[in-house]
Amino acid sequence: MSERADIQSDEQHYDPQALQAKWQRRWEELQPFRADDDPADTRERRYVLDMFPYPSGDLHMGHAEAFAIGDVVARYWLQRGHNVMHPIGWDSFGLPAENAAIKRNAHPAEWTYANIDTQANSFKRYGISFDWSRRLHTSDPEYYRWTQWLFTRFFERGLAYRKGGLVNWCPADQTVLANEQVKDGRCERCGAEVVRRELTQWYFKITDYADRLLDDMTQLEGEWPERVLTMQRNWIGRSEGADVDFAIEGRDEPVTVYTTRPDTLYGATFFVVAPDAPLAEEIVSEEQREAFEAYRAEVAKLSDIDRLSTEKEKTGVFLGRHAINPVTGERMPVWAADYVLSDYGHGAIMAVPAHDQRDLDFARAFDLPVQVVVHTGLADPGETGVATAGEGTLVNSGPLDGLSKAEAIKKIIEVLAGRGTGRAAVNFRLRDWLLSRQRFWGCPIPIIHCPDCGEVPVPDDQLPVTLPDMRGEALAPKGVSPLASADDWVTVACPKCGGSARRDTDTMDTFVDSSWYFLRYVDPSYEEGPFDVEKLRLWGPVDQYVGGVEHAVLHLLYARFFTKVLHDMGMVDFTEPFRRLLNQGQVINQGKAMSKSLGNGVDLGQQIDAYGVDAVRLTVVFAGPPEDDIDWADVSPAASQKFLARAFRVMAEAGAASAPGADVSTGDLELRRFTHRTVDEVTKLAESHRFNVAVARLMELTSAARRAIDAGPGAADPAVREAAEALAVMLSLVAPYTAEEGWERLGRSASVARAGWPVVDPALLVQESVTCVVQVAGKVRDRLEVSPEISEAELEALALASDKVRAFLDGDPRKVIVRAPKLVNIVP
RNA sequence: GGGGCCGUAGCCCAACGGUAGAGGCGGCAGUCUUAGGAACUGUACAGAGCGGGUUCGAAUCCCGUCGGCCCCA
Repeated sequence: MSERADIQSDEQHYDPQALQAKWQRRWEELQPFRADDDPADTRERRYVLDMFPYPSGDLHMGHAEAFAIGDVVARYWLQRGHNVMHPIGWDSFGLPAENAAIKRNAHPAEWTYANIDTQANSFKRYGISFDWSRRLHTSDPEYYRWTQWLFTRFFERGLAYRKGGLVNWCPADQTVLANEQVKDGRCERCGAEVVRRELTQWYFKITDYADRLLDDMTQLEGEWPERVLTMQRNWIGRSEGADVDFAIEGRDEPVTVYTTRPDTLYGATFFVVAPDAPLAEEIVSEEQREAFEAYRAEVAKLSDIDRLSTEKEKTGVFLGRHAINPVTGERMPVWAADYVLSDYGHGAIMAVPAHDQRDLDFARAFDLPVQVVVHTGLADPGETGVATAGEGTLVNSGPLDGLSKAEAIKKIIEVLAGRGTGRAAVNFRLRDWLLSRQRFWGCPIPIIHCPDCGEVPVPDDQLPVTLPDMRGEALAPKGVSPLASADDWVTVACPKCGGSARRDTDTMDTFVDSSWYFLRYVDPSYEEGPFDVEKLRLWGPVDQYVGGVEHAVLHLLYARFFTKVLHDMGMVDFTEPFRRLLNQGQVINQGKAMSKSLGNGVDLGQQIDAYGVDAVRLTVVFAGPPEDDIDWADVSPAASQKFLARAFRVMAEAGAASAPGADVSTGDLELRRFTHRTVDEVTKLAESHRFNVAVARLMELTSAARRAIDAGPGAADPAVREAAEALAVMLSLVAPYTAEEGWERLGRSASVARAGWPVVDPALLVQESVTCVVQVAGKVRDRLEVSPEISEAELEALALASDKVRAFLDGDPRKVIVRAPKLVNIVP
């Protein structure tokens, strides 16, 4: 025992580390967080889910925040009497394991599963209320068997297909990337600048679901952060316009372009093709071929960032051909220019320099004509160099003259449709999801390439296609999948014809694994399918999802897509996987993201060693609103620990002075009022996720109980017990160890996690009197203690009778605003 | 370039259009202590980034502006 013994009794000494050891053991015995699958359990079911972690070493401060917040929700619902499922698993395929394996000459699984063990132990220490019986790992064959099964179902439905084309290639990771994994032209994972490569790859046809992904967001309105919905809308990028067919001189088939501004067709003065589009290659004239090839080679070196930069000077080359404007009949020169991307629309655009800035910049650079067709009242773009993209009246446009933009769009589509050279069209920014990866540590694509039968899915009874045993140098990136060199594994009999065939050697994007994991938690050992459809009916969809905003257009979009496909397959009842979403902020330090190079990292394990789990959890919850970033330099885990010690002493002293079951109605009324008011407020705050404010209320309750013990009715008063018990239950959401020990000291049986939320007595919320503010011209001049039931007339009379108020009035007031019972404002 | 969010004490953060401060950190003072901690008690510090407007009344609503962050281009 420390020297403190003489000041603080042993009984009341707060020793977080000892509590942690004790209660971890007890929770193992009690299993308070098992979710009940029994349909006869009539409690309301709630499914709380944290985005599962990638096992990259031990848990860090970011996990500490995310999981502490998710745990508040899960524990709150449990206290409210719900049947809560709060599972945990690991997103355990992925590149870092492979890189570690190469470095250590080991198998990626060794590193992966060692890290999972470390994280699992840390989670247990961290006291998160997981139902450990539902644990899963996406790299287990029992799991990825079903990822493969889903892939083959997608394949059968035409939702997984292979195509050639230009793809994003990360030169550092030596693999292709999906569009979603390219941020500002860089690899979202490693930051390397992405280049374009021509490759044949597997895709999921997420574009088939573009409309539904957009429309179903109405279900999420108000339940998901608005900015995530906005990001998804932007990403999907639905626009309405028209497809217009342009004849190209010397080409049989017309070329279709998509435009959002068909009304400006009369102002289209030239035609631009993406230099890397097959069309450019096809139509370039012999005289211009050499110049074109040189230009295309130049452009190939550029990243999309460079290509789209508005700073960059416009470049391009004339293709020696002309397109015919379908309405004016004029010949429009066809150019290749890098500001047009091959994957936008059809890889070609009609250029309307007067009303599109990029077209205008290009026209001015190459001295192409500018034809104004919308009169906006602004100066001529040909003179100013500023395109006029806004509303206006159509001019120089034949039948469109005099119409507004909206009218003209409608009219021109009718005209084009009548002639069969155009039609209304919807365009999406969203591209199909490229899922092949040229890496080892992922889910093998269950396809066999047969020279006779083509792409043959591996039959269900042969799943899973397990990874061959490869390690160390064999995994080093070579630009093709390491699996390609595992000859024995690759060579296989075709399931259809029995002839010699080869396995697909790519693995799936790990975002495929995580697109359905939340469904498997209902029964991770289920062997009849990817998930138990009946159990999912009980639990799905996820009621509260918690995770970082960085997945706004990645995981969240993919998981929504998978859910819709599974809905169409009749396997899930719902169309949206996550009812509510909470994005927690980042934990930073000294204004910057923690990083090794800055040397500003904060180690979670060290924080826990120094202050205890509860203090760390309390700190992250109390630091601010859940979605705000926490700067560790601004917060004080030491102060959290002090508060917990105070709260603990209140519970211990109340427990020592009284036994459970006393008649609370005889307790100190003032404290009882305070307790019930606090419970009422904390309830509302928990419901609305204002956990930081809820913690502040618990601090107040602790102080109130302390005052009652020291300078009020004393520790034995039933009101003190009532306050201490309410404190233990509410505190258990954030500081489970302290709450559990306090609850035990109060003579109650474990676990406090299932004690039940305190019941508010409405009679105790009614106040005897309230302070009424009396303002004169909006300035506070007096305060009156009045009954909450006071009438407006009474209150007005009282206010006007006040001497302090009269001093600011001469004569009768012009107006008196009464908001009984809290405020009177007198306008002199 | 377009759109969104946010600017409240030294700091982190609260506050149905109604008393600017709930809570915490850090100050300061005191009780206790040989002292330092710890514990406890008390206390100071902002008129809301800036400028307009609406209103009896604006941190809160509207417009503009500055600064920070994010998304799309």
